[in-house]
Amino acid sequence: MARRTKQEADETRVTLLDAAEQVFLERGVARASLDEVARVAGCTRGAVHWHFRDKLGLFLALDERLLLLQDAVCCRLDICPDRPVLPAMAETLCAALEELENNPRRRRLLTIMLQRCEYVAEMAPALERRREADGRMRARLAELFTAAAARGELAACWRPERAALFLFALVNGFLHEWLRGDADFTLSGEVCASVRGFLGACAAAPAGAEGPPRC
Amino acid sequence: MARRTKQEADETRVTLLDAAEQVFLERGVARASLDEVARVAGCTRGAVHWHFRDKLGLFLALDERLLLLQDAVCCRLDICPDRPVLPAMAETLCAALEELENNPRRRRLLTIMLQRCEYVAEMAPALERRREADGRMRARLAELFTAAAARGELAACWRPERAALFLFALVNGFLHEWLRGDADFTLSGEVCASVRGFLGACAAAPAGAEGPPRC
DNA sequence: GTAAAGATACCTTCGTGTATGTATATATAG
DNA sequence: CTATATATACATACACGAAGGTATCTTTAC
Repeated sequence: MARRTKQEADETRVTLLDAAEQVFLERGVARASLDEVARVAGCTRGAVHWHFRDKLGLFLALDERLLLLQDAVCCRLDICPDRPVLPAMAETLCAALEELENNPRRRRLLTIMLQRCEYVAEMAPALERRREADGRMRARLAELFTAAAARGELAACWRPERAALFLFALVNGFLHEWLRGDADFTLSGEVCASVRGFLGACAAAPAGAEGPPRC
Repeated sequence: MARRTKQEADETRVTLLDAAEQVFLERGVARASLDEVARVAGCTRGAVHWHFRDKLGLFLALDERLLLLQDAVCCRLDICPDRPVLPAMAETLCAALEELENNPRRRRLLTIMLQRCEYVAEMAPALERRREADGRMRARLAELFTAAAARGELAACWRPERAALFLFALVNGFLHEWLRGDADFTLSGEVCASVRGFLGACAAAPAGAEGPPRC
């Protein structure tokens, strides 16, 4: 009813977020009603409005769940002095893809953000956060490619920013297709193979028989 | 006013579609009201409901506009007996990308379908059509890669279906990023270069020094 | 006691569906 | 060639529910 302990209140908040995750996924963000979110969470709209300002606030709180996970991947993309950069990068990315494949919550969150949300004017704050998160990811990838280039581990025909953009678009394209639900491929299979393939292909050839831009 | 001539009625229909294109883009499909669509078109909801069953009907009619354009590209992806397949493919795709870049209507339509629409249960027919259209495109690409392989124009490490999926994901990933609006790249520039680069890279090497799966 | 944590109630706004009104184009009969 | 009938192409009006915001209770921890 009311004034549970602080801990119970936090649990209510989590329950509401879980419910929002489910309802947003099923109905889409725009069509979802706060009342249904509340009912699924086993409480009323009063609780929703207590914990979150409005629907956008609820959505942004959900978005943070995903951002934390995404930035965690970003942090794991680091440079190990004694290992070649690109293969390490491939392993980190593939590990993240496998984690996504096996973590239903993560998949649901990504589905909501990419396919259950119309990024119009009222959702501007959400769009901005997505933009920044993707910007950070691309920047991180570019840093790694730059480091690889500095070490002579990147084929000369690839400029680091280009390679980062290429890889980013490739993975995102796969993700969009995969999230649609009836994909005839898996993240741990075809997608990881493609990522490894690309990073292998744009690695500097040991012997330098460089033809026209083959990559 | 009523019972205009058949031609005038058709013009009204087109005007409504144009209005829907604008309103859906601005407000998103879910939040858009049929009344606003009608007002933008300079008529009332009566006209909307006369020409289209409901909002989904209107949306599907809009979708057809894009499908026609998309399938046109599909058709242009054909096999010319006296030219290598992959370079021809690259040119067709790049031409389509440039057309998209220079055709605002096309861009608006694609933005609506990819970023202003929540594909939930009620939108199932729309989702199905998107799926089929994308399926046709992927199948067409796969056919071309298969033909290239049969002619010995595809590097052995690439299976045709894999190559088609890779290319499809790559382009779609670029498109999603580009449609978001603040892209730091262009379709005619970086994206076309990437498409050409990939198709060049997976072409069979003239001399057969095939190492580990470098592609 | 008081403030946190929600429940309940009320109001308002908006959007849709449908029903009905209406004027005109077009077909058809004579 | 008219006159009439009918289907077409909308406009208008109404009823209805859904959803959100806000204000006001209620309970309970501290």
